[in-house]
Amino acid sequence: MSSIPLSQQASARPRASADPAYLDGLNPEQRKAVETTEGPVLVLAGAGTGKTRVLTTRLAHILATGKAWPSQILAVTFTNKAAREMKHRVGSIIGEAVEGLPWLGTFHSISAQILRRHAELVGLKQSFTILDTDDQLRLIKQILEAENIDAKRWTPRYFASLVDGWKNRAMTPDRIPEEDKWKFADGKAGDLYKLYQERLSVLNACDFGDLLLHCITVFQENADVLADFHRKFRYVLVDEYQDTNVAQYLWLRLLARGSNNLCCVGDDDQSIYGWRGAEVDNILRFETDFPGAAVIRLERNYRSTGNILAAASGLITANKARLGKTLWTEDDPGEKVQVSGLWDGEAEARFVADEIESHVRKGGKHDDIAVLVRASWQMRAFEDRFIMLGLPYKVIGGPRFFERAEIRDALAYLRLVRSEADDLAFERVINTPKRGIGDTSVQKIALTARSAQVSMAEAARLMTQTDEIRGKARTGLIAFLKDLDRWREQAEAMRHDELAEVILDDSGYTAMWREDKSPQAAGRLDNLKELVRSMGEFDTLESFLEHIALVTDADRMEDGDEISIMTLHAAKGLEFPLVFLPGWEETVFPSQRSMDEGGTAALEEERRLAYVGITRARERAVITFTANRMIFGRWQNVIPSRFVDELPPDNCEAKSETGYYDAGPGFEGVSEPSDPFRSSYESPGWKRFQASKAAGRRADPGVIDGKAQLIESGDASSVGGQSKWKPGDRVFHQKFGYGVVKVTDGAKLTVAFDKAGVKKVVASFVGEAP
DNA sequence: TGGGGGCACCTTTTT
DNA sequence: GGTGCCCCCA
Repeated sequence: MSSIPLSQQASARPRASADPAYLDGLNPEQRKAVETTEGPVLVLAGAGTGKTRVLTTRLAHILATGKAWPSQILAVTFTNKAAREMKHRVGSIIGEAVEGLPWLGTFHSISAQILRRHAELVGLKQSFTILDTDDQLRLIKQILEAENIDAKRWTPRYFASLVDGWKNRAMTPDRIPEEDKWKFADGKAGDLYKLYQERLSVLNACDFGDLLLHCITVFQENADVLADFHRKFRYVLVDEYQDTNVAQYLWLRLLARGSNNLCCVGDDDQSIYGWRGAEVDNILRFETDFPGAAVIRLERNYRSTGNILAAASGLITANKARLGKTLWTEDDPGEKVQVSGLWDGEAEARFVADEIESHVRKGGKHDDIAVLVRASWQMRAFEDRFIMLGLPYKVIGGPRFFERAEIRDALAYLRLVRSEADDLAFERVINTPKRGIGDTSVQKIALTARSAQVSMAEAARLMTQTDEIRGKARTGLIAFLKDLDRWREQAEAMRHDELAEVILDDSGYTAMWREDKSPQAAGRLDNLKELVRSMGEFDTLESFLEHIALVTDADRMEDGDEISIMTLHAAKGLEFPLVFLPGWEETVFPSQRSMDEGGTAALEEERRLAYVGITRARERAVITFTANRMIFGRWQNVIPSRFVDELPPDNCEAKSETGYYDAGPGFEGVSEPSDPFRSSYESPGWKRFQASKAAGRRADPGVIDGKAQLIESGDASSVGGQSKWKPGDRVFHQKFGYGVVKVTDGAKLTVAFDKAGVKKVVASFVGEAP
């Protein structure tokens, strides 16, 4: 870091006007947001109003005017990518001197930093591990098993979501509301939560929510520690304030109380994390929470064309709960937002790919383009199509690199070598690859460990001295423990990426995948190589593990001329010249599931998501919907999203030239796919389209030959003691195809399915009378 | 102990 | 279409 004070660096630059260069080109509101540095400030920044610019300039301004050193600024973003971006942009304004903005990061990464220093205050060791969702679920499963709770009726997943909810609201086990205790296992929720926290403590681990919650505890119970941070942080900045939850709010309030120089930037119309406990209320309440707060509104949009902005604004007015603002732009109206109806998902992907090809033909680039979906399962169709046409793309989000089984296995080995007490890691790799140590043996080890109050590895060591475990399991166990010892010795002398390679080879893990003949095996081996490579970028194993615990795939976004496929959530904060918004159908978007859970509030959040989607576009937005959608392997008729109807007609153009749907004005008529030379007419969707057209039907769910009845797995075979089916009945099953009922035997039903021309009994259905 | 067949349930969205 | 669980057999 340069030793020249930043103020001098900035003022040393020759300037024509009295203002520093970084203030050039800011509009009056933006400038006010930059220069109002003292006291609480709320910046209500609509989409595309230069929010990031304001934030970075403000940071630069504070540094350049010598109000604070980089280490005295706490700046919180929602993603690591946003943090990096901000660091980079501040750097380019100010010179290189900002490498050391040590307190710029996400809520979670900053919390982890704080907690590493003060872990002992919440009963953890400095070396605590951060559990990911998978570890967390396995831990919960173990607890439920130990407590004899039926994991079928009360799923670990649901319990995890409850815990998450409590932690989002900053509730420790002793503070949860009485009624919440009855949300799980007949009133045992509170006790289980307590048990869970105790287990975490024993494992010297914490989950994601704990990072924040423990910090809050540290601040609340240790006035001296908090006072230290107050002295340290002269300025506090928060991005995406609309998405903060109660815990984050408390965390912020505790830290900002020192200087009172708190600046929050957000947009209530872009609050899309309600399901994660975000409270739009935080932003609506800001002036009450921080008396004397300056409120600055940024309403001039610099990003999108007039039509795009108008379409998004028109849509969002359907929401009741909002502060309300009027975004405006001086840009020309540009193209209207295009709305297209397609036959099915395949046609939709074909259509989008065709549009992309024509964009590129006209000189556009692939990385101008984003495909923004509601849920990750929708990505697949686009990937398939892009691969087929050789279009370069990247998926952001989706199954994450560090959550893949092979990566997690490899990491478990490393964790175990680093700390033998890591029971979760021990259980994960004890029999991967197979060492003949089955469930029974693992259970025995776990039992011994529990009663002797030692780690499982320790217990296993003890048990090799006795004859509790015999035969193959014993040999395997002894060899494994010996390996562990050796690796631990080697770890002293070796770089951690070398160590990883050694472990993966010695343990037989690499060999396991090399011998695996399944098509995914090669990819897994590649992933392991990539893991070892990326480990090399870190100085220590610790820093690497910390990194992967806190970083998501969205943060690993690389540059390159590629189309981006991502969820709407992941697209927050990004912009693209051309944006595709597929899947605008009821039940898909707005998501049925979210509406079932959250009612009107959820619907409004879905609408904000639509708003975020449209406003990502600079020049052109294309919305599509289909008539038939494959959901959970089953064809469904779907209708256009209500959001399609809510779009202001003047700014949109309905183009239903491809595919077919009859959904009112603008969408009537049947037509054929646009580009017969590129399209696969043998696709199921196309066949159904043809069949349906011939039959004069409007939309065909894939109904069968007129005689067969639809049968489902688990279909009730007897109703009121009387079988619903009789031998000889013709049936159709979505997975197995056509079939004939052979035997109805009480609760069991045997069907012979005729698949690929071969008669074969492939299933019997068991059902209960209603 | 481990593999294979047969099935149920499934999925939002992420730090 | 994919996964994870249960049950049965070698």
